[in-house]
Amino acid sequence: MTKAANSSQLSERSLYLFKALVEHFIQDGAPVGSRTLSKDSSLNLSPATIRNVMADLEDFGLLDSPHTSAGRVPTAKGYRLFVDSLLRVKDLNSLEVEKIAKELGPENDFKSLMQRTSSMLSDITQLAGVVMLPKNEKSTLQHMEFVALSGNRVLVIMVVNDREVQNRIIHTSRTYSASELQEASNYLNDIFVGRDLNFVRNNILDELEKTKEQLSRSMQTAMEMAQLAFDYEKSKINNDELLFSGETNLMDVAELCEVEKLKKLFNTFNQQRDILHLLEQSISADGIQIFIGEESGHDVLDNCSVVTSPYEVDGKILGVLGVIGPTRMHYERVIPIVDVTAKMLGSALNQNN
Amino acid sequence: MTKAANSSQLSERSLYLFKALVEHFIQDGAPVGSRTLSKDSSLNLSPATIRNVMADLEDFGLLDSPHTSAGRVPTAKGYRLFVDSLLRVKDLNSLEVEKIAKELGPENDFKSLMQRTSSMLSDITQLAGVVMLPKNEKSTLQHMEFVALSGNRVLVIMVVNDREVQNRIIHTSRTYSASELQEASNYLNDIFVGRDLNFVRNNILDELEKTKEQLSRSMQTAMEMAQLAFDYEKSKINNDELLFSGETNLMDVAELCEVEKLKKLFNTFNQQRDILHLLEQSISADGIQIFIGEESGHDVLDNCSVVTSPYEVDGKILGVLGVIGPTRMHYERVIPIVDVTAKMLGSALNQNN
DNA sequence: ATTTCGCACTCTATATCAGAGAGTGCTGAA
DNA sequence: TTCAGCACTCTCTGATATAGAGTGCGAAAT
Repeated sequence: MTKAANSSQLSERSLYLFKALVEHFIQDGAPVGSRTLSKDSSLNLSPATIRNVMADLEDFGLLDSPHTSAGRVPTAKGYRLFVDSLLRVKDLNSLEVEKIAKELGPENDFKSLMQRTSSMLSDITQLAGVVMLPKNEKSTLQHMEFVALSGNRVLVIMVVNDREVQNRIIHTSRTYSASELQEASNYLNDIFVGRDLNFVRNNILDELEKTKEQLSRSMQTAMEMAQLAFDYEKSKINNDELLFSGETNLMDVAELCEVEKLKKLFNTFNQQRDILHLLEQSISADGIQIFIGEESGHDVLDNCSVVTSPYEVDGKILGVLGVIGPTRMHYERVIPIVDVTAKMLGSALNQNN
Repeated sequence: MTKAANSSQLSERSLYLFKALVEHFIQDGAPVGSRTLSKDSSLNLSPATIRNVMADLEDFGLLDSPHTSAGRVPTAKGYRLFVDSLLRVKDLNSLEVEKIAKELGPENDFKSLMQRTSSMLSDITQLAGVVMLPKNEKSTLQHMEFVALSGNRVLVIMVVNDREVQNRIIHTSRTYSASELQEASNYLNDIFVGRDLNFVRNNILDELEKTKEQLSRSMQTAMEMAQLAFDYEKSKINNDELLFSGETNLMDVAELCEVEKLKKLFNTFNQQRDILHLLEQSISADGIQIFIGEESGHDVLDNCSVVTSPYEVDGKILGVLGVIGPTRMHYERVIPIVDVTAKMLGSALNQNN
């Protein structure tokens, strides 16, 4: 009944006790009782007093008790308060920073680097790691190349965004010689290099019309190729935008240790959709973002928290990475890990430029 | 006490009952008792008689009883007999064949095709699917191409085996112009196209020596590129030779429904090593191969069976695919599915040639 | 006014026990 | 050779009791 408590503002002491309780619960996973808290809270209060405080905290919706005689457990709202206001983030020790740096070291293959980042996240946190690959809305064509394969097949190779290689095989109506293909790619490179892929896609037909009369052999070939290649492109849905790893780490988490729950969770990972949706919310926010339990809006994540951070190159956000674990996770450790990883991934990507 | 039973040869009737028991167990998952078997075995025998037979079968190591009053369960040896001699494989209905065909339809991206095959296997069997990617011991270089990226980076693209595209980024000591790179790739293509990658790797230095004096600018560039590219190649371990899917299907299997077991199993999948080892045993055998429970030699697979088949193009085995599930699986259905899938994958790959 | 003590109360977890049910093995008769 | 009968074993289920942990509240203490 302090003034503070009345006015939706909790007293210093209540907050201190709340913090101690959350930390205790994160450590042990068992509901925390007044006795326990009385012992190691350093302010010397009797269990009875602490019970009063806890009752208040429960009224505020910060705590919950699984049943009458089971001590208290933080609610999602409680975790939110804890994370936003009470938590003091630990600095990573140099050993850990070093480990992260090492894992994000020189790696020439873009996707491998992303995969390693995800693995590293799960490894170091002992939770599940996830990395969202960059969305390439604006894919700039840098180079096109045609290689004749056996049969009437042609391999189309496209270098995009100064980094990425896309390749596909198209089936053509007749056989093309290497020199024809060479000419064709030269022609296409001349007009389309530096343009956005969408632009290319949309303008192939126009270009075809425009050059119809004065159509040299090579141009004709080029257009045929390009059309086939981009038709194919359209049908290809990029359904692999998330890289998960360490899912099995979650099997050690007591809260999730029912096969049914785990199955649902893993299926959610596989489908990608929901998690993708979640991570996309983080792409606009700057810096660490934390989704706690039910906040995420996805039932499967009820007992989970997701800690994310966008990673960027040259101030431009490319994607998001993060960690998925139980609400009861060591935020003070996980947060800086995700933070540092995002930054280091950014600079690793930058170095490759 | 038939003659047959004495001489390690079981009587017709015993085998019939054994088969019925296994089928019953596969259906229900519960140990099968004499009473149950007496009812639906169509040869009209009393439970007592059946108990005698079952005792014999147990002596032969084909059956086991979890405890005194729990009916019988097939042992690994029992399953082996069942699968090898007793099982009558069902033909797939046309609907299923159609579904498989559809999933393995035209797909230009090699890896996507493999991934889809794996997904399809798990989908149709409701077990875990796995596809081993072809080992490319003999990778024939078909085309090389260098593309200048920003900075001192060069993108190396190699087309191998008339199908596969490898690409990597190398960091060079200076900037190269597009025409230099063009010349270099022309030169390298001239001497190395059609050769095995290992041959190329091993002969680059020789070639470098040989041409040292009369070294034109383009040759020099070419050699530098090639060396860098292949140095990188060496360091790159292909650690992604298996494509799993439908792992979560195994979470419904009663026998594996302990989190600890599942975790071990999933970790085994992730590490790939053990499963790879298993599948490699199947690469030399022709046709369907079945590993039952402990036979596999890997503890984690104790309650699992693995049904595999190599897939081939032009009579040449490229890799192996299969299904992982509980020993108690519907072999009569799974076997033809794996079989047909392997064959259809083979012809799908063939069509792409 | 706040803190604390004492105490009755609630709920869970664990162990124990009994009885039902399923299935076996064995014996002796058909 | 088959089978009915029977005693026996083992698991599963539900009921019951008990210990333990923790609460809430009223009254006493500070």
